[in-house]
Amino acid sequence: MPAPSAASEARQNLTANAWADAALEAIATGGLDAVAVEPLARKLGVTKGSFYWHFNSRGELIRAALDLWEKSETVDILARIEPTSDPYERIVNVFKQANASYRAGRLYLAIAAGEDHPVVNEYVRRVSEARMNYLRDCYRDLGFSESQARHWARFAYATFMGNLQIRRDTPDAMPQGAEFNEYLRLMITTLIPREVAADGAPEHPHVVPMRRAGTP
Amino acid sequence: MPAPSAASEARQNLTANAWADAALEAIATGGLDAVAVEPLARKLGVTKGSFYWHFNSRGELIRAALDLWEKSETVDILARIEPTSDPYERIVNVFKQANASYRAGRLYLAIAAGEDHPVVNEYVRRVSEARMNYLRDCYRDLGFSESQARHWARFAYATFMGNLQIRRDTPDAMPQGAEFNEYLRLMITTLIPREVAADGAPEHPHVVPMRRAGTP
DNA sequence: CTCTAACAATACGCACACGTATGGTTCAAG
DNA sequence: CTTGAACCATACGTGTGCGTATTGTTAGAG
Repeated sequence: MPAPSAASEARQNLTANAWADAALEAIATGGLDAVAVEPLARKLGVTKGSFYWHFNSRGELIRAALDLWEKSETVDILARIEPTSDPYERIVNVFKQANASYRAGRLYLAIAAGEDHPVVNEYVRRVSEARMNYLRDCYRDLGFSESQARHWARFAYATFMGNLQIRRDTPDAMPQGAEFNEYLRLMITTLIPREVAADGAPEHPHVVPMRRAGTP
Repeated sequence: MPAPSAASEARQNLTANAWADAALEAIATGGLDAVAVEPLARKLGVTKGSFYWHFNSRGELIRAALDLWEKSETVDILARIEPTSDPYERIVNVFKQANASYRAGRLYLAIAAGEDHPVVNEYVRRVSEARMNYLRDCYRDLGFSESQARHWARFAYATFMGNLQIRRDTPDAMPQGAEFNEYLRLMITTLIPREVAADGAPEHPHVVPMRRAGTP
C-alpha cells in the first residue's frame, strides 16, 4: 500500500482513475471478467508492476471502477434532470436520458450481469433503488398513492431496462429516427397517466373490463 | 469424434444431454464462464476424459446447451400457450408464464449477458425475435396495424425483460402475493389496450395532451 | 549532488482451465 | 475366450491470470 504525499496526490489519483476508467471500459465491452490486470496493463502500455503500486488487488480496482460508475449513474444523471420541478417532465427526461447513451446502457447490463459477486450486487442494488425511488417520487408528485407510485415506478423502470436489453441483443428490432420517436412517445404516454382519481388510481379506464376489439 | 453405433446411441445421447443440462445449470448460476469442463466433470462425478469422448471442445458443449435452451424457451413455451386462440389471453399467458419460472429468467439473463460471443448472440437473437414476433402477431390479431403491433410488442417484451432483471438484481423491490398480482394486473391492463380505432391506434386517449393532475 | 519517494519493468511461484495422449475397464458380439 | 467399441481415468504440456519480490528509473527536496 503506497503512502502518497500531499504533493503527488494529484498525479497519483489521476493515474488511479485512469486504471478505473480502463476497467469500466473493459466491463462495457467484455463483462466483469474482462477486468484482468495484465490485459489492462497491456492496453495502457505498462505492466503489472505499475498496477500493484496503485492498487492492492484486482478487487480494489473493481471497487474503484464501481465507485466511478455509481457516481456517474446516480449523482451526475439526476443532477442533470433535477432542475425541472415538473414531475411529468422529470419522468420524460429519465426516459430520454436512458435511451441516449448506448455505452451507459451496455455498461449497466454488463455490471448487472455480475450480480453473483457480492460487491457488485451491492452497487447494482444501490443504483437501481436510487433510480426507482426517484421515479416513485415523481409518480407520487403526480398525485399517485404510495402503493400505486411504487407500481408505476417499477413498471417504468422495467420497461427502461428491457429496452436497453433489446437494443443490445436485437438491435434490428429497435427502430431509429422518426419511428423511434413514435415508439418513445407511445411508451411515455402509456407510462405516465395524466389524470389521477381520488383513490390514487389513474382516471382513464385501465382496469375496466371492457373486452378487447375484434371479438364483439 | 466418436462414431456411435446404433445400439449405444440411446445411452450416449443421454449422457451428452446430461452434460448439456449441467452446462445450462452452470450458466444459470455462474454465467457463461462457469461452463468449464473440469468443474462440470467434478460436479458430475467424472473427469475430463469422459467429456472429451462426448464432445470435441468446450464450444461444442455450449452449442449443445444453447440448443437445449432454445428449444425449451420457444417451442415448449409457445406450445403450452398456443391452444388459446384469443389474442388477449395469449398475451396475458405470455406475461404469466414469463413471471412464473425464476430459474428460466435467470438463465435468460445469464445467456444474454454473453452476447459478445457470436454463437451465443445467434441464439439470443433467435429466441428474442421469436418471442417478439409472437407478441406482434397477438397485437395484430387484436386489431393493431403492423407498425403499432410492432411497437406494442417491443414495449411489452421490454417490460417483461426488465421485470426479470429487477427480480434478479433488487428482489426486495418486487412485491409478492396479492400485491404482485395487483402489479401484474396493472401491467396487463396497461399493455393490452382493448379498443382499437380504425387507424390502428388504441382508442382511449393515450396521446391526447390532457395535462397531468396536480398543476392545474 | 545526493537521497528518497513515486512509479515502472522483470522475473518468479502458483492456481486453474483447455486440450491431447494414452492406458484402463466393461460388455456384448463373434 | 478374444476382440473391439464405448466409456472413463490419469498424466502431460500449454496458456493465462493473480499476486509478490526485486530491481531499475525519474524527479524533486535538501
